[in-house]
Amino acid sequence: MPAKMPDPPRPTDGELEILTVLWERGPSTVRDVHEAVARRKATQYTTVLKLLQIMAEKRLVRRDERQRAHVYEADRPREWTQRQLAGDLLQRAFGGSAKSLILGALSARKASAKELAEIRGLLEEYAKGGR
Amino acid sequence: MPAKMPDPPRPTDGELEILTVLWERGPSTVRDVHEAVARRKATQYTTVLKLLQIMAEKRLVRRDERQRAHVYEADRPREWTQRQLAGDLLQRAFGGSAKSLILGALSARKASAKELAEIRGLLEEYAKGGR
DNA sequence: ACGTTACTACGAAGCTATTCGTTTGTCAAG
DNA sequence: CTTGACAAACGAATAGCTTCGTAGTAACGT
Repeated sequence: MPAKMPDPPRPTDGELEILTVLWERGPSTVRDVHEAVARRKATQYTTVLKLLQIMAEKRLVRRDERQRAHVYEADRPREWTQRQLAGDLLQRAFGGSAKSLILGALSARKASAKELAEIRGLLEEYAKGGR
Repeated sequence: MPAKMPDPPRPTDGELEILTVLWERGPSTVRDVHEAVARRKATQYTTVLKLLQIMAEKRLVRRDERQRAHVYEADRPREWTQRQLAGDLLQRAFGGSAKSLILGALSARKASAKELAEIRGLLEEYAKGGR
């Protein structure tokens, strides 16, 4: 039975960028991650490497060292981390009011009619299933 | 005509706690802020003072020095900052998908039936007025 | 076998955030 | 005028984040 690990800490901005790559690509080498990151932002290879090493220490990613080029993978699925981040901001900046957070999100970036419809569908689900 | 200031930077965790106090209390002295903060978390007076001074440099707060005990006030209204923070997280962690952010927020902290109803009302408004 | 390439590991520098002790200044009460 | 209370300012220590150069090492082609 594996030891129960505490939740990993909230990722920093740089770490989150890397996690995004890993979520999209799945298990990846440093080179893979670096290529994806460098497309958005001038960055040295070793910078990405170092970040991934730190993230492994923090348990944000897992590392497979069986190949010479180590393979990194996000330790938590995207949805889990997104839930943490949303919940964290909800508490820190919105006093726990989901309504305020949603209002903030919508006013920050106008959603399309299509997206609004999807969101309303989502709430239907919640009102029903959530009891 | 006042010079146009660039937007203030994203507040850190500690800064956000102080902003929360200022939003609730309105213009306050360091002593006021310290008392409010210390209720939640053991903190020295000078720590709060220093943070407020840094926040003034960053333009997160304005300072009125006319009294011996300077009076600090949030530079931006709560809603403005909340919109920034929500938009920032939306981009950084949710790829701009408001739907995902809302899903994250709701799964992080179950909303009450009453709150869900309010949120649905909010979406009504948006679907209608937003056009 | 040997040089070149592709990795990881290490360490350090620069910056920001956080915390708090100490100093300095102001004001008012005695 | 001296003292005590209260305030801002300053400086320093620590920790975390970010970046990258350099060194070491394994594998690969010829």
